[in-house]
Amino acid sequence: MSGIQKAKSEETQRRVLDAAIKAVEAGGLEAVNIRKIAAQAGYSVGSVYKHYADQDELLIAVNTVTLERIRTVMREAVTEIDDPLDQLKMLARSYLEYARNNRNLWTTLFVHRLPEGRPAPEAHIQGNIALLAFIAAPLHKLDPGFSEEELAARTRTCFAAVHGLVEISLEERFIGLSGELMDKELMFLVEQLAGV
Amino acid sequence: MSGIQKAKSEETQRRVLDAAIKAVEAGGLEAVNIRKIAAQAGYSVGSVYKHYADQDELLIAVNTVTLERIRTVMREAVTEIDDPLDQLKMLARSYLEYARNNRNLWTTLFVHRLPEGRPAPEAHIQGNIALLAFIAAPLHKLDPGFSEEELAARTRTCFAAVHGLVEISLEERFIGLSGELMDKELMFLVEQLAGV
DNA sequence: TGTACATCAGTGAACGCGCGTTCACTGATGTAC
DNA sequence: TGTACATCAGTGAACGCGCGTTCACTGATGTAC
Repeated sequence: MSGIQKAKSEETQRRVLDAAIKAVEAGGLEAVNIRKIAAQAGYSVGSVYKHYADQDELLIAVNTVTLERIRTVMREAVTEIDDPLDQLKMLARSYLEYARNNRNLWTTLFVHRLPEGRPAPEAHIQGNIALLAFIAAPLHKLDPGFSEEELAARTRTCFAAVHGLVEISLEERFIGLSGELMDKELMFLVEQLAGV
Repeated sequence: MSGIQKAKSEETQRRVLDAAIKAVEAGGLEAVNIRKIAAQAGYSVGSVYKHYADQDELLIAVNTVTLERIRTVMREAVTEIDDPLDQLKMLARSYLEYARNNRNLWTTLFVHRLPEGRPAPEAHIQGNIALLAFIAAPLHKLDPGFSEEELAARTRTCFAAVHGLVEISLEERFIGLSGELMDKELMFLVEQLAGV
């Protein structure tokens, strides 16, 4: 039976990842510190490197989890909604809500850069595509006349515009918008993007 | 005459700042290295600290220059244009163009974070307000019925949405939009934001 | 079932390095008389 | 105009520290016979 070693190994990997996620949640990318993460997980430094080649690989794992969570949140946002405009509104709201509730995880998703020449992991590329697909579907319903290229471009535009609003709304320097006014602006943006 | 010392000092400060700008232009925030900047400017490390308290202060100076340049570009974009929608379009275009031509400087403006507790410099706050004012003016013309609060919120929304589109368009992971299609999307966004 | 060896998970001290920052020092400029 | 002292710009070796990463080692688990 080779089960015991495998199980131990998997548990360690999971606990290290959990500790890394907690570290990012607590202090963002800059709070990531292999020694602290190892201690938090209950292992020594060397063990981290038995499961992750280096710090970047560990952060990629963290960001992959974040992307999955956002995907889940957005998927749930559109189930049981038929109207495409309502779908877009709920997608935007759920995105803002996730960012607000998970500020550091969300920020790290965009702040963490791989060194030049190192390709983005497949999981991230797929994750991004999946998010865009949620937006593309209602957009296509609203305007079935779009060519594939136009729809892809418009989808990116919608994501980028909402993303920008969410991003700025989380910056201290732009604070001053109450939650209510923020929602009003977000809904205005989505309606305009939907071409209503 | 105390002029010689003063002139020398000012020249040194200017040359150090120029070197820092060049470093950021070349490699972004991560390329900033006091030793290299001092060498590039033609001085020793110690001299840098005679004019800037620390690295953050130097980066603040770099970002202040960047903000001034963006302000200039946007100011020139709207002169000799009367139509408010055209003004908004040109503002968005000039912002995109600046970001594209000065990618690292532009990125550093948003990536550089001061340590907690250190307040943002007055020049940056004023710079941000100035940029928003360029947007607020045509928006107000388009809809004079806005309350002050609504106008401020809408101005931020417009900036944030365009900023988001510009940001995403500069990311490698989202490359694939030709310049022409990008301009089409940007103009669509501005028109919708303007409520046309 | 038992023995001998191989393989694996985990350890943690030590390495190495980059890099921001300091500080005692030098020579030039400014000032007081 | 000259002298003595103060102040300033600039120097660069050295400090200090954080922190990612390595590696020889230990004990547990797995395998072959």
